[in-house]
Amino acid sequence: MKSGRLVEIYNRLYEFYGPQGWWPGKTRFEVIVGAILTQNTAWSNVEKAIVNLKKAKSLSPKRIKDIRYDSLGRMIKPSGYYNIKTKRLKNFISFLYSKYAGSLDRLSTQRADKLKEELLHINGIGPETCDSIMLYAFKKKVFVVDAYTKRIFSRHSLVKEAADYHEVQKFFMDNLPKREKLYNEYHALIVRLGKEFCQSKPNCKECPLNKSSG
DNA sequence: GACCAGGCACATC
DNA sequence: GATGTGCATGGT
Repeated sequence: MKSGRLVEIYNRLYEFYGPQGWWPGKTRFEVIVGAILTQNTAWSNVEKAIVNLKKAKSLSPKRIKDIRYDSLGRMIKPSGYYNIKTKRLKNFISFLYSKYAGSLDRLSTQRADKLKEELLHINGIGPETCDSIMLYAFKKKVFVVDAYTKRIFSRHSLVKEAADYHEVQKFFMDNLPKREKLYNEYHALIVRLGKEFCQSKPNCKECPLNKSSG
């Protein structure tokens, strides 16, 4: 399906909301931690966990490596699922130390396809978390698909409701210019739109995608 | 009190 | 290969 619609929708969202300045995290490591903690979780809860980690000066690979499971669990508790997320953070760190001596700089020199393969082999990192890390921590050209993307674009009949992650991703990447900055902004705009119009109080009349242009 | 959030792994059929 | 379920907190 060829679709200039995707560019059109992007332009409309960008005009409506402006740049989103993603990812909401300063360092590369903070992006990675946030990507894991935000799995099926509201970002406001993730922020509390990140604040706890920062207060304890624990937002670094070495500190996460050395910290005890129970104490890491206490710090990230506000982000929910804290037992499995503790394991997932530790899993990423074990990978980073066993293959890259704990260095994100070394990891960042990997080619995109190799990076993707390795991230997906880490227990607790699935397609979305992997692609979020690739795009927002390592600036690789991959389009991130999430629940909002599927919901919004299937509602507008651009993707099938039952389409899986890779189908949706392929649709976007086949029909958009392959630019990291565009992928970055588009996903952020979709999340912004989803939060405001597809959550507790959907108001489709006010949605920028439904307003007539002009 | 019910329902949901920027998923993922695992069990079961 | 498809479908169901556990994981947990905090906001509406």
